[in-house]
Amino acid sequence: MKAGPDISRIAALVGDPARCNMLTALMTGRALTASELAQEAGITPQTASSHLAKLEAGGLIEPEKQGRHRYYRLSDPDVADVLEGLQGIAARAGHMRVRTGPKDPALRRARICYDHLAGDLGVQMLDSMKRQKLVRQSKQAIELTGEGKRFMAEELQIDADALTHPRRPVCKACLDWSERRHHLAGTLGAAMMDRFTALKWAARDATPGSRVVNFSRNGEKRFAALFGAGE
Amino acid sequence: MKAGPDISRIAALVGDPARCNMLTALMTGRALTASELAQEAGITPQTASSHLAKLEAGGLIEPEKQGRHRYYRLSDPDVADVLEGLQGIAARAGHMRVRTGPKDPALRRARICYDHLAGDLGVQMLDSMKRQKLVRQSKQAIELTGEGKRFMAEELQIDADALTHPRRPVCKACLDWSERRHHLAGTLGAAMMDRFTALKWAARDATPGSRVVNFSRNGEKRFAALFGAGE
DNA sequence: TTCATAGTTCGATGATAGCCGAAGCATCGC
DNA sequence: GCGATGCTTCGGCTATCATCGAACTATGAA
Repeated sequence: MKAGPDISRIAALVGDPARCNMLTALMTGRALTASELAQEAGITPQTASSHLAKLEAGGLIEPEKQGRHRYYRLSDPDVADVLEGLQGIAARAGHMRVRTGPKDPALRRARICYDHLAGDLGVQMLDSMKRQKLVRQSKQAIELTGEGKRFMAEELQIDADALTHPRRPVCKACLDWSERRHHLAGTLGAAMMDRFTALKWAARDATPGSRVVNFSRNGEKRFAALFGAGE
Repeated sequence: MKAGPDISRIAALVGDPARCNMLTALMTGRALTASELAQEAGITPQTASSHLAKLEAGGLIEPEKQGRHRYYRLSDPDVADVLEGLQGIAARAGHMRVRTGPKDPALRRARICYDHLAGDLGVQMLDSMKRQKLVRQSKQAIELTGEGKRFMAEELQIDADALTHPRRPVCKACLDWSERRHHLAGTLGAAMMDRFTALKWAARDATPGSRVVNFSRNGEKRFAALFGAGE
C-alpha cells in the first residue's frame, strides 16, 4: 500500500527484548561472541543463535568468524543512531527499565554512544566546539573549520584530513537521549574518544557491557581546559 | 538486564505492520483521523483503535479530539527521524514495497468542513486574519479582536455580536485534513462561509455528496484582496 | 584419535498478540 | 427527539514466535 522500504520487519527485530538486549550490548562498538550475547540477553545459546541469524538476515549485525568463535558487531553506525533515537523516545515516554542502579548518574555524565562520547560531557564538548568556531553546524550537518583542523592537530594530535571515510561522515550530530541536545558523532567523534583513551584522560568502565566512561582527575581537568562550559 | 530506557517496547510498536503503516502515513506531518489510518493500514476500525491506543500509550502519537473525529499526529519530530533511520536500514537490507496514488487536488484547495471553509484557502484565511490582528490565538482558543469586529462589519457585513451561541463558540481552531494546520471554525467561520456564498464568491459543488467548494473568478480575486497570502 | 568447547538445527510447547463480529458511547445533522 | 457516523470496548478465535531440551557439526587441544 505504501511507498518506501519495509520498516516493520526491521523494527520487529529490535522489538524483541532478547534481541534488543544484544543490540544494546553491541552499542559499545566492541564485537561480542554468540555466547557472550546469549548471556547478555539472559537466554540459552540455542535461542540466541536463532536470534542472531535473524538479526544478520535483517542487516543489523555482521559476523566475523575467528577460530571456533563467531564475533558479532553492529553492521553500520546508522544502526547505533537508530537505537539511540529509540532510547530518546522511550526515555521521554517514561518507559524505563526497573533496574536503576548507582550507574545512572554516571551514565548521564559520560558514556559511549557506539564509539564516541555522549552524555553531559559529550553535549558540553560539542557546544564548546561551536562556541570556539572549531565546527560550523547548519541543519544536521556539521563541518570542521580551518581553525578546527589546527586545533585538532595542535591540541589532540589528530590529523583531520585522514578521517575521511567512504560511508561515514567526519562530523555528524547525534541526538543525546539523556540530554536532549546533540553531541558529536562521525569519524572525528570516534577519533577524539580514542585520543582521550590513549591519553588516559578517560576509560570505559570495566564492567562488561557497561557504557559508562570514567574520567580521571587529571583527564577531567585537561578536558575542561579545552572544552570548558564557562568558555 | 541493563540500565537505560526500554527500547524494545517502542520498537515492538513500530514492528507490527499495521501500526507501521499508520506511522508512515503520519510521516507527512499531517494529522489523520482514526478511520483514515485504519483504511491506510488495511484493517477494521476496531483493530485500528486498539493499535492507536497502544501507540499513544507509547508516546509515539498524540491525539487531538475534534467533534466526533479523533485526529492523530506524530508526537515529536524525533519519531519521524527514527522512522527515517529505519527506512535507511531497511533499504540497505533490500526490503522494499510498492507505490500508492494521490488525492483529489480540488478537495485540497477548498472544501466544506461541516459548515465552514477548509482546505488550502481555509488555512490561508486564518493565517491572514492572524497577521492582520483580526483574531488572537492562544493555545486552541481563538478570540475576535475589536479590529476584527470592525473588519467583519465593514468588509463582510457580519455583525459579530449576533454570533454568540449557547453551545458553540464564535471562533474555534479546526484542524485541517489536507493541510496539517488550523482553519477557522465556530459560528464566525460558518457566517463567513455563508457570506461568501451569498456574495456568489463561492459555491458548493453541484455533485451530491461532494465537499468541494468552487470559487468564481471574481470571488477568488475579492477573497485574495482580503486574505491574500502575500499580505 | 579422543575429548572439550562453540555454535547450530530440529521439534514440541506455550504464551503473546493481532484480528474481527457484535455491541456500546459520543457527537453531529435533522 | 431520531437516525447516522466515528470511535471504542469486549470476547473469542487463530497464528505467530520465543523458548528450551536434545541431538548434530566444527574447531581446537591433548
